[in-house]
This record gives sequence, C-alpha cells and structure tokens, in this order.
Amino acid sequence: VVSWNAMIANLAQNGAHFEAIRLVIDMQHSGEVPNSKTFTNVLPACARVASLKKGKEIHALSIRDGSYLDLFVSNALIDMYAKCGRLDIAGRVFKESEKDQVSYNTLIMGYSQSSCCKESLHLFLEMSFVGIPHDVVSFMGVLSACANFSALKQGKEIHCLSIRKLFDTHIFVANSLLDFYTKSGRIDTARKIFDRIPNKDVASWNAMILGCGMQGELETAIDLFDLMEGEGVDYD
RNA sequence: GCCUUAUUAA
Repeated sequence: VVSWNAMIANLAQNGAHFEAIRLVIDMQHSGEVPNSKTFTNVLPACARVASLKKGKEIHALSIRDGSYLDLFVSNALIDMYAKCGRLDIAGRVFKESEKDQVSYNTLIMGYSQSSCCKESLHLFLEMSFVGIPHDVVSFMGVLSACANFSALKQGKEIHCLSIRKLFDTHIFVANSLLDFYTKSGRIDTARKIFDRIPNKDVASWNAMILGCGMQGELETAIDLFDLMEGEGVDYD
C-alpha cells in the first residue's frame, strides 16, 4: 500500500491527475486495499479536475472503511466537493465531521470563490468563536470573499484585525489586501499598502497593476510596470 | 518510507 500511495501522491503533485485516479483503480485490481492515505492523496486530484464522480466513489470507499472520520480525509472531501462546485455537499460533510483549522479554512476558501461569499465571513467569525485561531489562509480566504462581494466595511474590519494579529505584513495577506482594496475601488489605500511591502513578489505587482488598470488609472499602471521592470521582477 | 486548505485579470 505504501508504495502505491507514494506513487499516487507523486502523480497528483505533478499534475498527473487522471493518472493518479487511474492508479487507485489499478491498485484495487491488483488486490491492494486503499486506505485513508490513499484517499487524501487522490482527492486533491479529483478536486483539480473537478471529477465529482470519482470523488464520490472515494467518499463511498472512505465510509465503508471508516476513514471518513479521519480529519485529513474529511478535509480533503470538503475541498473536493467545494472545488467541484458542490458547496452544499461540502457544507454537509463539514457539519457532520470533526473540525479543525484546515476544515474551516477549506470551506472559507470554497465559499470565497462561490456566489455565497458571505458564508466565508460567517465561518471566519465562527471559527474564532469556537476557539480555533485564524491563520494566514483564513485571512486570505475571507479577504478574497470580501473582494468578490464588495464588502468594503467588513473587509476593512478584517484588515484591522490582521494588523492586530500581525498578519498584515505577511506577503500573502498583504497581497490579498491589495486585491481587496483595488477591487473595492480604493486605489489610494492599496497603493499605501503596496509601498510598505518590503519584499514585493510578482503577485503584489500584478495585483497592483491590474487593479489600477481595472479602475481606469492607466498612467499609473504603466508607470508601475516600468518600475517593476526596473526592479528585475520575473513578470508574466 | 505515503497524507488535507493557500495570494494576482479572464
């Protein structure tokens, strides 16, 4: 089993999703029994190719051997259903399972890309209410949700909270803040944050440039682009 | 010896 699992993990991590899924079938044909690690290895592959059918089969197998009770498995199931666009099922698995920080983050991320962005905000508040601390991923998810349903007020509150928790200097959170403020039309605020990021990465530049572009500040966008070239950033 | 969530347009 271990070597099958290792092969499946490698394929899934290298983007060979269909091959990874294929290998789970092959392993069963050769008489091996997939276990909880097999499931957590293959579920992200199902998620990325949005294969709800295969994902459900894995879900069924995990119920049969009881491994759906494993946090790694239930979290991977939540992610798989969310990425397949079935937030209803993701939410159901979430509700029925044990929950940790990753469970909350996974569902926050899932909802932030959906039409129920507000749900991300609920979960973000709920997790700290039940005593699970926020981390970088929680902040990225909830900020992305606020950006997508233009919740300027709530997003600002999250920004304040991130400052208090010292998350605002983390590059990923800072980039999420840029995305949030540019999408909310606050180029000035975004620019202030941008200028204070000491270690800007390509995503920081892209968020800022595209943000200016979307708000019609084309001059600024072009200036920024020249600046970026000057800094020797590997842009795309 | 293998395991889940992670930022920038479409």
